[in-house]
Amino acid sequence: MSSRATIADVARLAGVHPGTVSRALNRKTESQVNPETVGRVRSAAKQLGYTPNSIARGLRTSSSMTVGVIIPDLTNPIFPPIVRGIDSHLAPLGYSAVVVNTDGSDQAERLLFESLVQRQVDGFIFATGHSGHSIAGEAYERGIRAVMVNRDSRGVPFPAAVGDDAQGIRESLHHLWNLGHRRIVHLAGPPGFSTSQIRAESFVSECAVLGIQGEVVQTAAYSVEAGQATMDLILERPGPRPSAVVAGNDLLALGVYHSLRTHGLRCPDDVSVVGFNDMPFAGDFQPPMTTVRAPHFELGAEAARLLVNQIEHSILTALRVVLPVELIVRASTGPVA
Amino acid sequence: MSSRATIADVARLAGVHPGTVSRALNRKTESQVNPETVGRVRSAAKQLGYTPNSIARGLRTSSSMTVGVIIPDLTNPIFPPIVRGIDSHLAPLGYSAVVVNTDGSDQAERLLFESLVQRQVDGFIFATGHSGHSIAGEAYERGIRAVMVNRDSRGVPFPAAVGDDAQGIRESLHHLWNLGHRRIVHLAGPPGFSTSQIRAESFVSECAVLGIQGEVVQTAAYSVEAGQATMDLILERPGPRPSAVVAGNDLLALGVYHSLRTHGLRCPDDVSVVGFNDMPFAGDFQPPMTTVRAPHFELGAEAARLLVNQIEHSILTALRVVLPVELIVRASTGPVA
DNA sequence: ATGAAAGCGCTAACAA
DNA sequence: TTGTTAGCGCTTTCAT
Repeated sequence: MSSRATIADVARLAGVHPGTVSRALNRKTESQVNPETVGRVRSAAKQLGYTPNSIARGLRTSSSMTVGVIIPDLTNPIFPPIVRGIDSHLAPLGYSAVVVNTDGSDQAERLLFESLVQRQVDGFIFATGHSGHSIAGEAYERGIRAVMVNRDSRGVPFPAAVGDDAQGIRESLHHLWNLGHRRIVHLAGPPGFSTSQIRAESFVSECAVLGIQGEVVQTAAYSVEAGQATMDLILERPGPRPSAVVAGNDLLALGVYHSLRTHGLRCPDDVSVVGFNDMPFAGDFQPPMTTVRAPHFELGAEAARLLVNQIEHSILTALRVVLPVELIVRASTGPVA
Repeated sequence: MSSRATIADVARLAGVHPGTVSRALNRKTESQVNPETVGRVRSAAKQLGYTPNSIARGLRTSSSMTVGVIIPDLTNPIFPPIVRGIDSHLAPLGYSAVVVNTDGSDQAERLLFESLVQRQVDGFIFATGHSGHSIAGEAYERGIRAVMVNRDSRGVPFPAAVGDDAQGIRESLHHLWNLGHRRIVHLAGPPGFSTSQIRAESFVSECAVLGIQGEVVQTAAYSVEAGQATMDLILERPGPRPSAVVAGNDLLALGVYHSLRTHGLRCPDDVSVVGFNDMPFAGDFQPPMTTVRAPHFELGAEAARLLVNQIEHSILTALRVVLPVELIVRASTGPVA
């Protein structure tokens, strides 16, 4: 395992002092050393196959060039694009990301957070924000640098990169309104998440604007199962059924598909459905899903940028970067029957 | 940022020598120190909120408790489960995974590999194996510990955890045979990957056994686009068309869906399709996809186990762990017309 | 422009 | 059982 040649070996071969080698090999200090010496050091390094030991450097500089990325679950399809977006910004700067999954457990998150602190990560990107998110608050008090991505934690003053949830819901509603829908239910995500809250709030206010008879029904989780269970309830209760549902995200929308199917109802003929996120392959579902595309990759990249600004320049660029979203109309929405 | 109290602070507070603190706080050496002292050290540590600096420890022990995971692309839906499987085995042991994406570029892979070596990772898990995989060969020669997951690199003697590709193809073919299909084409993955090769080979040999008129057509990539383009070619050439296609993976199968649709053909009425992997949401496609489920999570966990055995005990447990797969019959396959 | 020397925080071999 | 000492490989201040 590992790089064998050390800076001392290079120094010996180049006939200079180790300190000089260090200076010659670092961009920032290279100018302090004679160009000719730099050349000698470089070729000695190449000859020995020298590569710096970043652990040793990290100990000395107390920076690990590593950031911790805390997400609920990598197998939720919105996270891979976010993670890749993060990485796309970090990698060229020499940072690595260590991503860990909490599976929604605060306790797991706390453990993972502490273990990453021990590893001297230079900062955190949290995709786990929610209203009682004490870990973020704690991080802030300890002076640890961090940013939120996708969701934010109410009351925690870290910068955040989020999608324009309100706009997405507004566009969904306009689309549905144009198709003639006037009785619509919103399957809201579980409480405590900024995404759930903002989407539900803008659903309510936009329904009022458009004169739509809107109803908000809470789900227990952002999952297919929760979407199906909740929709089952809606379909099995007495009274007229909605002609359309605006789901809190694509997983919930998929659950709605399932529920509709088991009730012998067809989408969009009987009920139109709009999702949120435009997760990968949403266009391959049955029917292809009309949904709001959130720019997950860019959200990740933006979050990384915000974090690096904090780490390297102690700059808190913007408290909240809101990226635009776009309604993708496919086949799960149609004119009201 | 970061843990402020050092081992020296704890030593001072507990009235002992730093060396003793180190021993008291490490499981393996704890027995060498007086239980009463251990208690004193522990409470001093707690009082100061001491957490060990793992960079310093890493420098001293020349181990980073980190492993590098090299994959093509996290947004390919088979990788998140693999990564989570890896993590499920690693995390309890105190290891972290750093995952990087090559996007299929050998050059990118080499760069990422070197940067992880610099970071003193204790080993690698490669999900990027292919026939000319020089990086793995190089790693082996440098004495770097590694394992392959999902695919292996022909000729590189690292252990590998893979699915039983041959079994999967055999089951697909039996299923199709039972439905009456006798003219079947296999959309093979691109050359150079063990998965492509093994699947194609067992397709050919099993067709011979069953008396099926089988044909192998190569694709350019494991992607939806490549699947669609290749199927377009097949449908547009003269002569009878196959009644079924066995796709090299689910992405290719999805491409086949698209091609069928643009040609006004229906699945499974006109052409049956079988995928491979059972990627997330394969059951929600139109039609729900019949496919071979590969145990990706377990593959990841197994790979991690193999790697840790090498790292901690220099044991090369098994050269090749082959995990069973299972045909999941859904609605993309039906009786021949 | 370069050398000398100290030290980041920890562990481990040796001594007592 | 505990203290002493040295040093992992690097950067950086201070001299020169």
